[in-house]
Amino acid sequence: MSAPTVYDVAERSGVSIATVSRVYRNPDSVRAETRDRVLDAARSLGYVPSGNARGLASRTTGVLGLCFPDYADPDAETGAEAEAEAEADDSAVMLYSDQIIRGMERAARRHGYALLIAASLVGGPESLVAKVAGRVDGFAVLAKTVPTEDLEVISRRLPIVMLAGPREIDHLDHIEVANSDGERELARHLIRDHGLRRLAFVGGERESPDAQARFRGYQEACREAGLPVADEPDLRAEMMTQAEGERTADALLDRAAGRERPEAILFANDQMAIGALHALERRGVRVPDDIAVTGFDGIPLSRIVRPSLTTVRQPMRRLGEEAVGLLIHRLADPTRAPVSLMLPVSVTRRSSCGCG
Amino acid sequence: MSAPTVYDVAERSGVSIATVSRVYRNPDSVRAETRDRVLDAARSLGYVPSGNARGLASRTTGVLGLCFPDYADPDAETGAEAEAEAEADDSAVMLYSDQIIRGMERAARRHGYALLIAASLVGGPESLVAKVAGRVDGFAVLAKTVPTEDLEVISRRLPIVMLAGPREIDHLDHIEVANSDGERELARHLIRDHGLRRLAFVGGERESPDAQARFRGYQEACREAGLPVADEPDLRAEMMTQAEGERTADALLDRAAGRERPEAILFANDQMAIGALHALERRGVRVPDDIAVTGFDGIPLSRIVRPSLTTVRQPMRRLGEEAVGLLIHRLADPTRAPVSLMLPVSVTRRSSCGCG
DNA sequence: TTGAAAGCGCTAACAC
DNA sequence: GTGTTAGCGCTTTCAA
Repeated sequence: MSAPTVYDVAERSGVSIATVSRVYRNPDSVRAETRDRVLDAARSLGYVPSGNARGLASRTTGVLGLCFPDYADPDAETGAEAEAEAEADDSAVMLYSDQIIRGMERAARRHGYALLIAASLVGGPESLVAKVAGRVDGFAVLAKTVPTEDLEVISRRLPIVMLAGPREIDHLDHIEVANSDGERELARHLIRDHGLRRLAFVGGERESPDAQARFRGYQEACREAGLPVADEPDLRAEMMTQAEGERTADALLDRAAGRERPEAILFANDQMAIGALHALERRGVRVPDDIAVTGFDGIPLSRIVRPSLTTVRQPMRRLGEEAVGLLIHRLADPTRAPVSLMLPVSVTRRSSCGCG
Repeated sequence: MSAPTVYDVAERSGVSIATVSRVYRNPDSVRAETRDRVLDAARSLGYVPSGNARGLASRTTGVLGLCFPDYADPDAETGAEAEAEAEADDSAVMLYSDQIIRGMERAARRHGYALLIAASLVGGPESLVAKVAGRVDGFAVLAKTVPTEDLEVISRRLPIVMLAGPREIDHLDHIEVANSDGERELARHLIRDHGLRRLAFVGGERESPDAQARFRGYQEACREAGLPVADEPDLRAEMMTQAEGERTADALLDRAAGRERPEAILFANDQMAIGALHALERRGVRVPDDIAVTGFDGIPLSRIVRPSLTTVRQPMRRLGEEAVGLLIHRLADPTRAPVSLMLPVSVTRRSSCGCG
């Protein structure tokens, strides 16, 4: 059963292949009667136009791409019970990219594009990135997922927009989120509105530009308020997961045993903050009465947990939408100057800091 | 800047185009020295292999697809503040497909495939579905997203697996979830273990096969227990959203005013149940003391809300993984008999029914 | 409105 | 290990 082609459809409907092609590309340019004949023939043959052939001939794909980090080991066992656990924590972890995917998918669809997604995977010339690059009209890359070197090469052939994280390649379009501003606002709120003075910050790995920017915002707020300015987070987590949040919260309290413990812990993201909430509840430390806790991201869970989490809301979905916008623009005008957007964030005051 | 091709790379590195091709397809079949020359040339030219050309020549794409329903109007305004609201409710709504996407993406990656996703969109010959179909080696379709007629045609040219929902086309691979069994177990639990006898069921639209199957499970449990068997849900929601859950919960209580109200309300999904929790709290009706509430799906929020929600956990991510498995199998053996899987679900007992 | 012919950039046999 | 040569199935001029 080798797939029918334009030739088969043309023959069966008594027209030329050019006409068959027109029917799919621009139906109105074909007489209605002819068109119906072609469509009938196509249906009865089970004809599906080859995207590859179309793409090759027209030099476009109608597809946009997204490369995001590989959060979880794809080879991990997915045992029956193991899954329940895994899904629970990890669903929070991945919400971030889920939202971006969703935003991109929608915006892409609005422009008539489909979305090709692939988590990054190191590899030779045949890496997934290369595959994606060859199959799309342009794509977005989350920070730290593709070697800069590869992006350099690929970006010479098609539009790439870099998402979240510092601008690594300055001739590329780029979108980031006001991490530093957001954390500064948040810390200011804690200091000014709640009068807290002993703050602690739990960061992420040193390579996480987001976590670093948030820490800088925290530093600025401390400096402004005349509080001691740490030059390193009080603690760093490798994974920024709930589990790590629990661990770091425990560590922080243990460390403070006997001395005055912090009045607030600012976590570099929501997942950790939520993990910390569990740890604190377990230890009988009341939030926000005994200690305030804040996160960053504004994932849906943050408003559901008890106490609800004060956080900084990132417009993740909008990130995806803007990414598509930039790609579409650049596709239309490849010569325009590189654009760099900084998306605003907003502090969401809830119970865990003593508001709401 | 017309993109460089194998010819350019071949010329620049002094080899034939076949060798260039080999370097990307099967690096080990080329002498290391030659390979490096080719790779260098490619890098300096900014060469990216054309997925279209490769696909056309090799008759494969290395991409799997997923078509899912269009939950939200892509043309909807995404105003600054509007988004916060939208994201809140809708993040719950879409978790379902998010999980499937995630499961598919992972499994696909494990097999060296990328994933092309597109929400369904009605349209002429140029519908998104057609686009997807032409660009993948096989794809999965969520129930009710693509006209059966289209699937008939397309399935003659490439593997399709249908997800969730009854098997509409019997020569296709198909995966469903044990909706009926799950709801029956859940209702049994309420009846037997908690001794409840006045139950109410809130369903979804008549066209939702999942909601219907769940209702059937509910009916069976009633029948078994000698309780009155309704032949229609007590109430139906059009959207199965939190908002509808609130509305239906209110309606149910209003309707029962003066008479005995139900001892338990079983909702056809978690979102509605969670909405109902809000409504009940607002009205001062205690859950589970005054009334038990249950959902279906096992979305992450279900264990976070207070009281935590008793529900039936669907293995959504596994659905995605199994879908990839079926596609891979069928790709390897197109002649094998159609497979139909029924994924088991499990009742998760939590606070909202009086457990945990 | 429709047809004829020339590629699009690659892979796959098959030679060497 | 490497080169030659046909296509893969479509879109795109250019004519008619």
